[in-house]
Amino acid sequence: MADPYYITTAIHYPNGKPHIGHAYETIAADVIARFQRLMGREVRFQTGTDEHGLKMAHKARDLGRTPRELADEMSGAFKELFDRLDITYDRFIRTTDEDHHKASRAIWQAMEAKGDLYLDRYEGWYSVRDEAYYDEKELIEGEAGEKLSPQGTPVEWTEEETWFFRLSKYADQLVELLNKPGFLEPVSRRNEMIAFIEGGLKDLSVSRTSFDWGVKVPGHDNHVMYVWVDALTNYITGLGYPDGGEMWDKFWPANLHLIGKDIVRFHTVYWPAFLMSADLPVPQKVFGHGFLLNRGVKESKSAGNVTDPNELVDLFGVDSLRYFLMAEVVFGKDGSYSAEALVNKVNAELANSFGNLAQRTLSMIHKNMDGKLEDFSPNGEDKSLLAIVREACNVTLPKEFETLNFSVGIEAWLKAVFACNAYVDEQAPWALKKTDPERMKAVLQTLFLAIRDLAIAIQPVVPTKSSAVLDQLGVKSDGRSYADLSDEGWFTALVAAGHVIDKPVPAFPRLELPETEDS
RNA sequence: GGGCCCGUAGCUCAGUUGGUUAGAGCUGGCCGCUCAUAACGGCUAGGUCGCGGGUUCGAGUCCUGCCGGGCCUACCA
Repeated sequence: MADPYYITTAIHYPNGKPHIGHAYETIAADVIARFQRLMGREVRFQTGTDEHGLKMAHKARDLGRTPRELADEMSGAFKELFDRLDITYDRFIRTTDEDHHKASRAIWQAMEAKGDLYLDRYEGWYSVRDEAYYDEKELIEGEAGEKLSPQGTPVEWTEEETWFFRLSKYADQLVELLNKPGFLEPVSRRNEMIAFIEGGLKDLSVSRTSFDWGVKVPGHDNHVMYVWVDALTNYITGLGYPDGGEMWDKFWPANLHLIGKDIVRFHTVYWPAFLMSADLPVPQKVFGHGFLLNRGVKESKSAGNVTDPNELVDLFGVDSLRYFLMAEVVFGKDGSYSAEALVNKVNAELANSFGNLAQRTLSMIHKNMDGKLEDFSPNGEDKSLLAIVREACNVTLPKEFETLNFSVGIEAWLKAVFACNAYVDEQAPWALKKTDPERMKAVLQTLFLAIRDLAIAIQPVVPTKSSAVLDQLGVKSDGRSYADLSDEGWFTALVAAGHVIDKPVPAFPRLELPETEDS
């Protein structure tokens, strides 16, 4: 199968339960994965959890458990959530997986063989939370006079032997890479990264001796790798690195690393540098999406406004959540969400506009045509509507999804839905029923064709609901790709098969805002 | 401290390289329809385009200062 497509999400740090941001990123990746499959590409989609590091070790210690126990439980919570969200990952990777340790050691050895790793000694202030070292001068004073990092996180004095990576050696190549159109999006991030590099790169400390929860450095068992070295490596672990093989040949370099805007630097500076050092190709694109705000405010434990994605799924269903996040938020920018906004948007666009369009149409076909379809000749108005729908479904939406402009693509789709509803009103098939039954049939079946296109187009976003619609229409499960939109023969085949439309069931019932919703 | 972004109708936002009456969706109001999930369609709501200057025949769209919000980065006190 031609045209492979490899997409990854960041692997999530499971020192707590998954929050809305994890759901958002992974849903977006899944929409892309499903979209590319419908476009006929062979997709490999990987997500997972990043389980090493001092933060995990500390968290486990605080809970009186082993890091592994904590990792197992939390990673499980992530996997469970992603399964509920209908995420079609091909691999859920865990950095504690045996093959991942092997891959991490291999890339380490490749960098070492290149002469890019050297052992040195480090003394200074270290912030566990930031996983970073700070200069004495950078520190600020806390309320109680304690020393804090510039970010306000606690720091502790550390003296250790550590491995360094010759990051500065790759500065020129990295700038060149960052200037490559399409490598880093949104482009607004590009200047920041270039400025960071041109401000002078320091060699990167890439190992720790102060704890042992991580991947051991080859030949130096007292060192574990800096979490980012092993975390980033997950992207190639999942393809069989270092052994190579069919999957490796087919899918590396990745088409897209989808990540949050906060970790753009790790993915567009450190990661490419590691790969260059190991003589491996760099990823084709890194996209840093925005954050979701809860009514415009950042969620945090201290603010007590953390949303459990599972709760949203319980209340509103998976597809509603998926639709809202992809349609409401301009991809790449921060977005705001609330239960009210979700209910309003989903009810207006999915239930009232699209769902009801399908319901009223199928209901009329069921009642007035005994559910039977027949060949017909569309007139000018019918053709005009179908052209609008086809344009939105087969041209605009795919074009926008290809460039990750989901909200724009969905908007075009919605415009086509509006056109269908306006068409129903103009044609008034309920009146034609008495005056011109043949014409009524043509109108209803024109709508039938339109709904099929619309349902096919929106599948990546609302996979379960759209397939429910397509099932009711009688569209074969192997006739639902974007290529099938251009198939002119499917309706005739459906008629010939004698398909009968049953009494329809609303695919997108209206949502209700729970009473418990406060403020 | 340096660099960058944002602030457009009640809400969420579009606004190409500056050019006739500044747009969309939601909400509100009015009218129509009754097939449908009390859903649909049409009309409408008249906003100093954050504030003050400037360039220009003409600026939301360029320059500058200020206010407010955000981001990246930095060893000066």
